[in-house]
Amino acid sequence: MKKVAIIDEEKTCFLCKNCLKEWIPAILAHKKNYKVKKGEIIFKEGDPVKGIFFVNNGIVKVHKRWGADKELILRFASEGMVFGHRALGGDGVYSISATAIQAGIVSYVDMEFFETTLKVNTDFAYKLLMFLAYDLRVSERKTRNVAHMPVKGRVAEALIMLKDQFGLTDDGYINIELSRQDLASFSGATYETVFRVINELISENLLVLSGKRISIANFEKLSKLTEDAA
Amino acid sequence: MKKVAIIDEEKTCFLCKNCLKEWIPAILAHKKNYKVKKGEIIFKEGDPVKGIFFVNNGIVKVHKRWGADKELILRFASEGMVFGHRALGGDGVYSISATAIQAGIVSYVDMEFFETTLKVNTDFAYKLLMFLAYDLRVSERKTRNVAHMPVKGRVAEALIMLKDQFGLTDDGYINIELSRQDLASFSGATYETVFRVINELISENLLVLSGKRISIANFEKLSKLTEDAA
DNA sequence: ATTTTATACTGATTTACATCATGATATTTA
DNA sequence: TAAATATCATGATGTAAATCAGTATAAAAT
Repeated sequence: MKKVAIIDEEKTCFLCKNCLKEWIPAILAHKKNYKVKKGEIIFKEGDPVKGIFFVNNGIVKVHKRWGADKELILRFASEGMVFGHRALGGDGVYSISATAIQAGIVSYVDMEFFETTLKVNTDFAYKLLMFLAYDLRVSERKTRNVAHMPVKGRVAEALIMLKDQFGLTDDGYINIELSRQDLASFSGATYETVFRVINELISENLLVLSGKRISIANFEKLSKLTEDAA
Repeated sequence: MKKVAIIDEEKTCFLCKNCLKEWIPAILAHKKNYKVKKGEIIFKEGDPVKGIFFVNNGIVKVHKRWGADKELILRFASEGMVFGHRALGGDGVYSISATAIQAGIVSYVDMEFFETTLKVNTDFAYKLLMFLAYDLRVSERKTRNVAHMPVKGRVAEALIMLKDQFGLTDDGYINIELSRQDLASFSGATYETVFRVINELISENLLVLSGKRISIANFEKLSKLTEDAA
């Protein structure tokens, strides 16, 4: 990670936008910005906690591994989003890994400063609390899905989530460049199974492909796959 | 749920213990206490949010279902713990269900009062923030486990978590009366599979049974099952 | 006390999904 | 621009865990 300067920092910075304006100089004094390239690891699970990170631009995957070669992507952090905040009040090591999947710029402030920020900016703390409660709802839904929902439904849900977070290109494709392996890891399944499921969804006219890009052709039906029967 | 009065309320109440003492009269004025019996449903996923709940005594399971008959237990709330807090900043319906598995007394305050409490008691909000971050780490670990860890490891981890939360009886058994079905739902597997796995663990001398009660005979080896090879 | 209902137990069978194997395209690096 | 390395594609095979199908036992309700 290479240190860089950002222009117009107050406008793009997650902390600046959500804290008291009197606190901004303190933020700018503590914040460090880094350029990350595609595939670059920002931190790994087990690493000592440096601080809390923010995405200025680019996309970061938050993931957790099992064994040598099994990983699960928990979420994607994109422009304006925070990551690494699960380390709050923890045991001093990251419980998850963070890896850039699109080159960009990330910032971080050390844990101590972040904790002070929370104590000084009670409104920000309140907002973060709401955000964590939301994160928890998403996480618990995912746990339930991986436990009981078939892969087809999980892939459908993954695609809908990606569409919601990254939107569509002009020609209607989900606006993220994601490897099939990452889509599989995000769905909690293997590459091969996800590959087959996508083919099924295409032959059922729920999806359309254009190279790696995916377009949702029938949102209604795709969405129905994420609902249970009961 | 039958409304009841609790004696010595300030001593046992989660809110009273964590808020400004000046705020305690407000809490007592808003808090409602209910007696729940074993098996009683406190709220179901999809129900409109009433408020945030606390366990005075007894045990409450927090769970989420899929289809007609598949459920996953996310956590157990016991004495002094909060539940229903995932509803914070949500869409007004519970994302999870809460059911008493041991009779006891639960309290609740309505959402509006809870939100005011958070704004007035910034220390409490900070503590809750740390708690939510912890919840998130646990939840994401569970997601990873269900996705990649074999059932044997998940059962081992479930038993260790139960031991940590509920402790041991005098004769060394995990101090919770839990149906096999609930243990299975907590492990994210079926009754039959968990049953077989437990038998395996017994024949490997990692567990000892006494009726429904379970004792961990070899913590080291059991713990090893929850670690990955890499 | 006796019917009803829930929980526990266990073998046989099925299946969804992972794993393995192998070739074809891309994409990156030298 | 060639060599090396990812990513993509697809069939064949294996297996962990779910489902199914019963009996047994315990707890609740009448």
